[in-house]
Amino acid sequence: MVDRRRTQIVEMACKRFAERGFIGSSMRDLAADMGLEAASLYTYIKSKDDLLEDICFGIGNKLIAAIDEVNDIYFNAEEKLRSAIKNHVEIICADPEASKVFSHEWRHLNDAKKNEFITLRNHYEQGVTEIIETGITEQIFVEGDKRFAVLTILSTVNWISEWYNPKGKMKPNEIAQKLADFVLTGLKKQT
Amino acid sequence: MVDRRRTQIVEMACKRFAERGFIGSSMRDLAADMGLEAASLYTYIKSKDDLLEDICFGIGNKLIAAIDEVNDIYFNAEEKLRSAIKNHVEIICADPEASKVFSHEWRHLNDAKKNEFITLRNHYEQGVTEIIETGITEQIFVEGDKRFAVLTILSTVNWISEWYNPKGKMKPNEIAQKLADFVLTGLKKQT
DNA sequence: ACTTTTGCCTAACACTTGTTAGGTAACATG
DNA sequence: CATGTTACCTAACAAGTGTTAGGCAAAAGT
Repeated sequence: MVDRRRTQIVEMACKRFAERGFIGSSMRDLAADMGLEAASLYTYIKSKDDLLEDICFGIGNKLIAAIDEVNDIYFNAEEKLRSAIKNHVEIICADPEASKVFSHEWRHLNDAKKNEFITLRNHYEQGVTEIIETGITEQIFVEGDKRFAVLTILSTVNWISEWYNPKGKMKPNEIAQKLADFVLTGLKKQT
Repeated sequence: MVDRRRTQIVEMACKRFAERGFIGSSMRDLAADMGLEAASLYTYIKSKDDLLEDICFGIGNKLIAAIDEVNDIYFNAEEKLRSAIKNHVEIICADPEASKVFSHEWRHLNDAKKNEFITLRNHYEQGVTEIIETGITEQIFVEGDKRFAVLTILSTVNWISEWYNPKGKMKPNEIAQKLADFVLTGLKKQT
């Protein structure tokens, strides 16, 4: 039951961190949200930093697992890219608040964890890069600046947490499909 | 000469806000960067909030001026979109730190200024939407979810400040061109 | 009935926060 | 030389920060 309470606290922290940022959220405010006093939070968590780590690596590890899986199973590059986008979008949409924290608040991790986080992010970036490389080798993607393509794709998926509304009519798999179409074929009509 | 000093302070604040966030940056740290005591900053600025407003609306107003200009002068939709992207990329690359603050720290504006900011951002979004609409009317862009296209385009331009390095080899106009190509024609080879 | 555990509390510590008041040395202007 | 201005300073304020120590009532276990 301690774990259950801890989870509730992490979820509430997520909400606050997404709204007001890690530093902008005080333990007293967070406690008030939970109907507790600040000191009582420490029965369940080690420190404020702990909360941030939990959230950042929670999302991070899911993303890593997803990209590794896509690159393990063989598909052609287009299928790989579509799967990767689909997984990414679904992870973000399943918890847009945690994803916001993942995107914006990781820099407030302590030095050790920040390095770990950057390594993780590079690993993910590398996973996406491999997909692009596969596509160029298979001659189905245009040759060009790989890194630029990767950054651009990642920007579109990461930005989703800024506007996604779980109560809106656009569902995650629809978003993933549209995004994949966009990334693959662009805005221009094929004539 | 007061103005000159003020500008230096705003520029330094920009750097700190971009690195550590608005709330994560203390006036004492900022003052130390300037070789001053915290209290001395108040000779040049009204408040800490003042600094954030200056930075956010500095970038915001430039973006608005740029999109309005593009929509005023007549081009076909593709030219309009390319110009808009070029302007946006150039504004961001001219001051990536201020752009980071613009993207991430606006939520810490006070309520009045935050509303003003959101209005400004909606205005910009509307400007981009008009370009997409023009393209659909001219039958050169694929019909589809306009809002989705706009958000996706904005995500790619806004993300540039996260990775752009003024000392790197990729120059703003090159970035703008690649990005416009990407947005227009996507990753897939035309066959 | 007695003990242990749970789940929270109050109080406090040491420190940092934005900001104001008032002063002072160096310099410019008359 | 006298005056005003510039450009900074020190000191202080009231409030808020994360976190620890120690306590206490209710519930659970025996």
